[in-house]
Amino acid sequence: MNASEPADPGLLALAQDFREALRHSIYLVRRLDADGELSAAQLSLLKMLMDAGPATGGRASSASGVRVGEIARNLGVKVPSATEQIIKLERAGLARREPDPNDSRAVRVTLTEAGLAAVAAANERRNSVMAGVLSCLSDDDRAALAAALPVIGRINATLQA
Amino acid sequence: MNASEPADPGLLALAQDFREALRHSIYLVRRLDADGELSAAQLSLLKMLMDAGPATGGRASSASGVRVGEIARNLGVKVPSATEQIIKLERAGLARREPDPNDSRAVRVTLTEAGLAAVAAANERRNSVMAGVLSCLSDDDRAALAAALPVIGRINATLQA
DNA sequence: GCCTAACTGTTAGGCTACCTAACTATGAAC
DNA sequence: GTTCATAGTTAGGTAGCCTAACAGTTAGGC
Repeated sequence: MNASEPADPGLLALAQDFREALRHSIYLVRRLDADGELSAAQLSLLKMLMDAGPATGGRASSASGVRVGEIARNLGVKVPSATEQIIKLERAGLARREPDPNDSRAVRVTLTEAGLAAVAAANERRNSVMAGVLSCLSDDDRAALAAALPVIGRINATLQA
Repeated sequence: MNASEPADPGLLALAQDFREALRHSIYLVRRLDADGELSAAQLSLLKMLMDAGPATGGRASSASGVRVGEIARNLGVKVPSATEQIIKLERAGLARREPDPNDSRAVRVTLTEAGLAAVAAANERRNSVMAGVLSCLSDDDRAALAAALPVIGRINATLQA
C-alpha cells in the first residue's frame, strides 16, 4: 500500500500482468454489455437491489429497499451518480423510490416486478454469451479460471472496505 | 457461441462468476486510473504505440509508427474515437502524427520521448498501487491468480480475432 | 424549546470517452 | 479517367461519472 517501499519484483510483475489482463478485459465487458436492453451501470444497480432486496440488511425495524447512499457505496460511485441511474430506472419502470418511514431524509429503492424480470433476462443473455466464449477453453483453463475467481473476489472485497 | 444451445450448467455458472468478478473489478480499475496523470484510454493507446513501436509489424518497407485504424482495432474502439485520443496525446506532446510516405491517405502515429517517459511513469505508479493490493493476498492466492492470467489473456485474444 | 451541526438526497453544470453519420482526400480497378 | 473502396477527420449526440451548491431532516448542546 505504501509507495515508499521498493516492492518485490515478482509482485510487481504479477501486478503488471493482472493490470494488463483487466485492461484487455474491458473489450470483453463492452461486448457483453452491448446487448442493448440494459446498460452495465443499470444492470449492476438492479442486481444489487435484487441481492439486497427482500430484507435490507436488516431487522424487522428497517423498511424494505436500499438507501441511495448505500447503493452508491456498493457500486463505487458518488451519490449523485447513483441518483441519476435510479431516476432512469424509475422512469423505465424497473425500480421504485419511496420515502423511508423511519427517516424522512432517506429514500428506499426497491425493484419492481418488471425490474426483476429485466435483471433475469439480461443476466441470462449475458451469461450465455460469456459461456460461449468460455466454451472455447480447455478444461484445464476453465479450472484455472475457476480457481482464481474467489481470489479476485477477495481483492475486490478488500477495496470495498 | 450459439444462443440456441441449452449450454452446460457448470459453464453457465462459471460464466456468471467470471462476469461478476469483472464487474466488481471495474472499481479496482477506476481506483488505479484515478492517479490523474494519464487517463486509462490514453495510457492504453500509448502502451500500444510502445509495444508496436520501433518496427510496426513489418518490414523495412513499412514506415515506423502505427496507423489510426490499427490503433482503433487494437483498442476495440471505432476509428473516430481513436483519432480523438490521438489528437489529445499529440497536443500533450506525447505522440506524433505523420503522413505515411507510402500511402498519403494513411497517418502514422509514433511515441515521442515525452510519451515514452509518461508511459513508463504511469505504468510504474499503477503497478506499485496494484502490487500493494496484491501484497495482502496469501501465496496460494497469488499463485492461483498467476495461473489464471494466461487464460484470461487467451480469452481476450480470442475476441480480438 | 431552539439553534447549530451533521447527514441524505437532488439539482446544476461540466468532463471524458465512446458512438454514428457525413465529409475529404487518396488509391486502385478497369 | 470515371468509379469504387479505403483512411482519417469533423460534427453532433449519448452515457456515466464528477464536484459544488442546495433543501430538507435529524440530533445535540445549552
